[in-house]
Amino acid sequence: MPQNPKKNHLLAALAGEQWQRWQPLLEHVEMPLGHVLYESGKTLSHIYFPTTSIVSLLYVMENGASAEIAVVGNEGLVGVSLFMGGGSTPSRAVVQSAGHGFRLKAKAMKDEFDKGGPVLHLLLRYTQALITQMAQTAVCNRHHTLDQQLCRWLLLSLDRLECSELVMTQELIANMLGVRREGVTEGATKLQKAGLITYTRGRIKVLDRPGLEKRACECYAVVKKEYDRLLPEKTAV
Amino acid sequence: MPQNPKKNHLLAALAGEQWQRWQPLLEHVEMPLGHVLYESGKTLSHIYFPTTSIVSLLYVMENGASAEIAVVGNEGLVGVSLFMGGGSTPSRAVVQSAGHGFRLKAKAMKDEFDKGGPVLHLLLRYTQALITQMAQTAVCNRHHTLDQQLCRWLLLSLDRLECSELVMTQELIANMLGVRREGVTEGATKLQKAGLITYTRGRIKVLDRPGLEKRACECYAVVKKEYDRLLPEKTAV
DNA sequence: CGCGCTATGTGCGCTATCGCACATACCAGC
DNA sequence: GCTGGTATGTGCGATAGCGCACATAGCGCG
Repeated sequence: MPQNPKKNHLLAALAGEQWQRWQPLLEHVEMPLGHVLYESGKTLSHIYFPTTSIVSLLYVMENGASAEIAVVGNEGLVGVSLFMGGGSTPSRAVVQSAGHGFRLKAKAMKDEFDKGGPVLHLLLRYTQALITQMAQTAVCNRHHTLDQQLCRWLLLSLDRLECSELVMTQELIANMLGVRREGVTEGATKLQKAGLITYTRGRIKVLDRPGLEKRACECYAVVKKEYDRLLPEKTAV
Repeated sequence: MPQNPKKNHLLAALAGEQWQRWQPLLEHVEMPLGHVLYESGKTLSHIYFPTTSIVSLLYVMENGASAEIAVVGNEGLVGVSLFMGGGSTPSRAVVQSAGHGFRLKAKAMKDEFDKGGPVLHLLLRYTQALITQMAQTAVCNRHHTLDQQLCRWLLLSLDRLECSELVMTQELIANMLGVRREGVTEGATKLQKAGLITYTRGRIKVLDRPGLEKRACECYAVVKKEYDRLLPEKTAV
């Protein structure tokens, strides 16, 4: 196996028979930039566990404009609607930062979920964390400035990667935040001038994380705290 | 019993033994305007099923500004974090339109949920619908005008009541939408001039529903469709 | 009937962001 | 090392919504 599934925190939390059952069913997948894991309204065939990639859940409006609803990385999974019962959502899942992950067939996942044991509770707790992120995104979109949101977004993405460098054009970030590309340029320029980040053509390197946290709105902290509370990283199920 | 629990669609969907078990445990509650069902971060003691009231889930920021994350009425329940596993959320649940409802002790609900039968699936499907509403709120906050959001909000509220009149000041609406009260005044004035609504001191009567739908952004329709899909109103579990 | 409170209406300057246009700069490939 | 394409920087008028100040109007209560 070219990658270790245990790099995904949810998979890492599995133990004993659950892990025994799942491990052989996990399929390693490459997740290239821009790859659409699932399309709005389409029934999902797999559930995805990113390890080194980041996936954005985003809604694309009728006029083509878009907005990110939540971001998923090695802390979570893509496809909660599979076990929540709907089988689809009105949003799209797009790979925002290329990398790897694992996937599991819908049926295998459902079977395990319906056994109702610790896996069910783990997945539901993750879903609640995701709900918090969505709720906070709504609040943030309403009340906070582009600069604050940019900081929040960088931090959220950073938390879901292993390194401090994001491969990501400003254009892409603008799509996620649902703002103009120029707005991101301005915000990023400020951050660069303040010595918090450096970037060159699609590569953003974070130099001063605490500085970013200081500039971000409260939304980042609220979400982080809730993820930490609901998904204790080291606790096996 | 002063009110019929079956006015709540989720309770109405219960049948057979589930209903037999729950019915005696349901406690009728009055839900006066402004009543806080649960506070941000506090562990919930009950799960609430509104019948004739509307409850807003809202996030209150450090500076006191607020924004609605989702709205719950007779189609749903308040307190999903109880069965999702967290037991609390960073948001507050406030009665936005006075009325009645029923509640159930946390333990009773959990016991039933952990049995893993149809109740579990019903509650999870409802939660997915709620997720859709939150996601769409995020999108709407990002991209749509105050006027469009006002229409969406009126329609969502209307769907969760039995009548076409909302008892609700513009100030309150502004709090929910996270905008200025004056902005709501302007929007409402336009709608009144267009003959879609009439209102007087805290009472809004909808005259032309299709007209409102036309002015609302796509968000309303997306959410409505998803609720209809996930929660078929007439199907008993 | 009149008083006071709360709800609603309106005006005005301010700011963030938009939409558009275009300038510059970096990188890849010939 | 030149060139084309993508990524980034910058300017400018337009506008939606904000914050504030204050005017008006409906309703309850003595």
